[in-house]
Amino acid sequence: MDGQLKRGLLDVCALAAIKSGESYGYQMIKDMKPYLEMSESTLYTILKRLEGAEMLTVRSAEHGGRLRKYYRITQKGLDRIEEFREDWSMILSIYRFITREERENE
Amino acid sequence: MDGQLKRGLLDVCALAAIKSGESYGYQMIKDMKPYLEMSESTLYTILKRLEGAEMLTVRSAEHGGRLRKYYRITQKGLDRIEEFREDWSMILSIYRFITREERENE
DNA sequence: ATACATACTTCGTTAAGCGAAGTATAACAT
DNA sequence: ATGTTATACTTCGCTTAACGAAGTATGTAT
Repeated sequence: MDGQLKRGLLDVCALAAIKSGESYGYQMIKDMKPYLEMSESTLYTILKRLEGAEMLTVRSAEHGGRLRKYYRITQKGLDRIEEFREDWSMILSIYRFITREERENE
Repeated sequence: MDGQLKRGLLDVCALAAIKSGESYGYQMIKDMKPYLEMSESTLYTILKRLEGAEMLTVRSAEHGGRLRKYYRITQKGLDRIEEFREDWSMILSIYRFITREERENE
């Protein structure tokens, strides 16, 4: 798939991966994989950004000797998903513009 | 609308603006405006890139004392639009992932 | 005379994805 | 015992890209 096209979906996708309950980076990547693949460096960058935007909160916890950072979505994060949903009709109209058929003879 | 989300559509949108016949930058911006707004500097950057990728060709012509550069889509450009159309189902699946509803009680 | 529309260009900043390599532990296979 | 794979997060640096701002230049309307 076109890399560019994914760009605008990464943030919201990461939020979507924790909207049903807290999770951690490694798990999120696996959960999103069937839909959208993203490298670790990308995800952790995004998580940092989303934390700064207060769309999620983080807590660190030890799990089997290894560190894990659990991410939980906030109201602002949920709002962001809702905003995405609202933008969707505009995306659809762009889609129709791009794929519209011109009748050659009429 | 979220700026990020537009990003991946800009290229293909520019191609779509000339798929039914050649056009020029200023006109393209007006044609796309109802669907997607893009600044001049952005469009001309994109047109340059698409030219480099051989997705369109350019010819310069004078029009009322002013320069105009007319852009015409190539087969590669049409292929790019087709590719976008094919990517769409993947976009839809990401959309469903993001907006999926979890049943709280079942 | 002034302002606005047309039409394209160039510069510099900023954001962002991502590969690569690193750190560190646990589990599993040979 | 040893090597490989999976887990889990971090940091660096490259590259692509959008876009505001300002510039150049002409035609038209007020």
